[in-house]
Amino acid sequence: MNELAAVLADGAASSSLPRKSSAVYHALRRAILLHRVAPGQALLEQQIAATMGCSQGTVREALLRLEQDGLVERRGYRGTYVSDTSEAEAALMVRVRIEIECRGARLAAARAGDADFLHLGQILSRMEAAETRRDGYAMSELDRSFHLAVLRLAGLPALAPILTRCSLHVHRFIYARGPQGTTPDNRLGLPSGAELHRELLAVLAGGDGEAAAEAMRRHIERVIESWAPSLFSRLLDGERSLPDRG
Amino acid sequence: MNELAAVLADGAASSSLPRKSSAVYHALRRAILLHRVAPGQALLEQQIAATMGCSQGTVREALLRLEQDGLVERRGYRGTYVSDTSEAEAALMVRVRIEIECRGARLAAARAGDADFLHLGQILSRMEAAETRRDGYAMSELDRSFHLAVLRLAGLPALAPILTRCSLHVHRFIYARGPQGTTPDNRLGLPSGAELHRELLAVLAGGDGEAAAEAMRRHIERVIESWAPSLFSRLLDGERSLPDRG
DNA sequence: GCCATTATCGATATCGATAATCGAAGCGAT
DNA sequence: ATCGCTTCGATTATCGATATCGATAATGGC
Repeated sequence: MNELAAVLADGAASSSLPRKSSAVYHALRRAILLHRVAPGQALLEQQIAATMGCSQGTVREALLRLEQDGLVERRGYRGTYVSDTSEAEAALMVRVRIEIECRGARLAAARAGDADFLHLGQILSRMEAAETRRDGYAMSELDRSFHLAVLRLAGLPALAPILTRCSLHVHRFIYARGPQGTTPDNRLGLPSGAELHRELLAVLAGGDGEAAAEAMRRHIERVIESWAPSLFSRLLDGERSLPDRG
Repeated sequence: MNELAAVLADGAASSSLPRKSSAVYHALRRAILLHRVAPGQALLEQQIAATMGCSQGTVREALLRLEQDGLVERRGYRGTYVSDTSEAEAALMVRVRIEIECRGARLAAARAGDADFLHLGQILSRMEAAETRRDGYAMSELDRSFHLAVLRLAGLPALAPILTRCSLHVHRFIYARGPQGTTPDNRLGLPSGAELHRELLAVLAGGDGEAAAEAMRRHIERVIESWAPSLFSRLLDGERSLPDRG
């Protein structure tokens, strides 16, 4: 499909990663997150290999990583298909994010040093640059990087892939069905950019674990509330209906 | 390493799956879960390929799946290594499981039909058979299958890989450091087998969503409490220290 | 003796070709 | 017209060989 070829070439231009499979992975991930390819669409290994100028096995590795991220679904011998999103799943993933990231923020605030916070600040600098040039996709990537970096500081590496998966799903859902058709390129006016993250980083650097966890929770909720109000309201519904400890 | 070869041959005997990469995957997963290979140990693609009688690329696919499960860590060009577990991560993963599975149980109770509950019952029948023949590993596999099947009934497929990952990590942690060195083969005396699952299934089949969520929470907590008391107490600590909604 | 450079080695990453598998189209018998 | 069987096209799965990478040991100049 020529359309897919153009989309992939677009994504590949920006990523000059050493491993070819990574280049394919990032190009496909970008195309899926930006809804350049629709849920249900087939991603054929050979076709992508021809488009990206690599071998089928290399594409396969990229597709396996995308499956790990929950962005595609592989059906043996029958093809790989872009997966779908649902609000119910997105809401639950936000709850998982809060569970993981609040704990992560508490530990990170207690454990991290100046060099670590400097690194987080650098991510936010790049996010500000992306905001200036109105590059919404880069902002979303840097948002994921920032939250992942905080979790890494907490010393919980096994949770990182789960956070990645939830972040990707939630971002993709928001891009698909945010307010007035929010897309990565038109959501820049919302109060969800680098500034909110700067505030969060300040609390983290303060070193108070409880405050950090609370700030992380409010951060996530504010972003969800502004980007996807219906998702946010569903989030609150669930909060009430979970059974308390007996 | 001949030891590894023997371990893999042991695991491969029981799995006659159509895809070779699946056979390799299950053999390796079994070896890791049973701690037949220690955290930090290298898993070399070529060596495993020779052991399992397949090609390097086939082993690679299995290793990529294991990485997705969080059981191994791949370092580009330098090898694949068995990952480690920590109590902090295991505790957080239990919390994630509760978050996901309580919601899943509520939805499953509301949505599932007789045929679905029959299928769950079949899983438990196999679990009882495994308990009779004292096959602890099969029991742990069927436990994961059961919980995963409940989540599938809830219609939240995107959460399934997260649950899988958390279940595997928690199981592995428990096998490594449970009470008096609990292993899959000596924990059979604990009240954690098919009987507890039968009780849970009865509540699910009752159709009351709230009751199902509550039962699922108690089920998970009871199992953790009996298998890994220190993990359970850490779980309660965390429960208190998370900030409430402002 | 020490540092930068280079050769070597173990291992993964990639490739091109072949085999295995699935689903649908074709086809004949009833 | 329909059912069951076969064939076929499309796609993944697997293989064996080669290219590439990163760390370490060897080398040479100073």
